[in-house]
Amino acid sequence: MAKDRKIDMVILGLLAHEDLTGYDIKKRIDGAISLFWKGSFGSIYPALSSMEKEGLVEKKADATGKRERIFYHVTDKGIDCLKAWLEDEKATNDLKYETLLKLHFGGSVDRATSLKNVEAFEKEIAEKLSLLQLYKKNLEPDLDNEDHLHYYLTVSFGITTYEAYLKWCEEAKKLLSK
Amino acid sequence: MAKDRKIDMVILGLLAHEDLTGYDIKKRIDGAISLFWKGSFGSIYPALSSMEKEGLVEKKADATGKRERIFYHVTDKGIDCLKAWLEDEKATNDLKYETLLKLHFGGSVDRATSLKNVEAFEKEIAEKLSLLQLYKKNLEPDLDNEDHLHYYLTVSFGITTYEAYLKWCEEAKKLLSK
DNA sequence: TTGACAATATATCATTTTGATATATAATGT
DNA sequence: ACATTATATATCAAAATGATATATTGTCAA
Repeated sequence: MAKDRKIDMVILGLLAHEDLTGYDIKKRIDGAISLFWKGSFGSIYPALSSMEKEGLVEKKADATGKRERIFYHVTDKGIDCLKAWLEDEKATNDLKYETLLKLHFGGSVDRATSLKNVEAFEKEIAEKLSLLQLYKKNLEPDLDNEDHLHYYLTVSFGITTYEAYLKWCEEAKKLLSK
Repeated sequence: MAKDRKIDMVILGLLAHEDLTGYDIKKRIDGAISLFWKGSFGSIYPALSSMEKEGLVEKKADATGKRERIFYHVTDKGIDCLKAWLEDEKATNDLKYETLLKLHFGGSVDRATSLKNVEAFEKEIAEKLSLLQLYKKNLEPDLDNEDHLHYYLTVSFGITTYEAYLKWCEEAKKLLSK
């Protein structure tokens, strides 16, 4: 199997805008990106090391000297790699929705249990949705900026789908309450 | 880290209805379940072995004798395990949408590239949606059956969200074409 | 002021999952 | 008769998760 480490693309995409430490990268992923991707320290740090060996990123000395902080900078080769990936239209889109899995097999337990599972999901989504609406409001005034336009599109994806989730929750609750 | 193998629950959920071979299980997962979960042979076969050792499933002799076929049957302990999982309302819902990742970082390339990525996504979703509508039609007449009702709910989830995806695709294409 | 707690920061590890490949038999179509 | 597809189990390297270890720095209240 050829190299197929998606976390590399996330890292390159982030480094394309600014030099970052592994810790910074994790924070970025846990922010707006968490809507459609995720990554852990256990994948980020090894990826940075291996990408450095491949010449896609380079270490930068820490100026402040306060504590250990390893900044990474993307190289020209790294940018080429990122662009090649962006221009390849094939993409794997996977969701792992444990809530739906529980619902699919819910015929074995009473409806109250399934109802509880739907309600927990609903609550989680409703909370995330209000956060997304805040993001959207911040991005909306500056859609002429090419980056902002693209961030806006992903936020708008989140809002559209989360609203659909909530609509479905209503239907599911109605059917399960009968 | 305690045992945290989600594939076990998929297998138990399927075996709760009928005895199946590993190969059968894979086919079931690739069917309706693929909408919200997936699993490979590389996880299914080892999980079956380990669950047999734990006493959650047991091997059944193959009656036909035609070729190697190992059927698995769920034990009472396995059913208890499945129910305990169903009754635990916490669930991790993760999506990994490479399309969205590409869009998020799309500010680095020209809009035609992002447009192409959206269109590829749209095509994929449109195809899956028509399949889901077929499933729905088959389930609709028999919602009094507890299992069918639950299958219907997951199919309906797929349809509602896929329709939202397509709506978003329209918006995205419009914004990127400006 | 000191003591507790949260945030910052890198790194590693066992476990799980993926996606590919190996191997072989049976069924189907041409 | 031949090729291809479907059935079936199994294994492997690579990738990802989630937890933990370790240590420093910042904050805030008793």
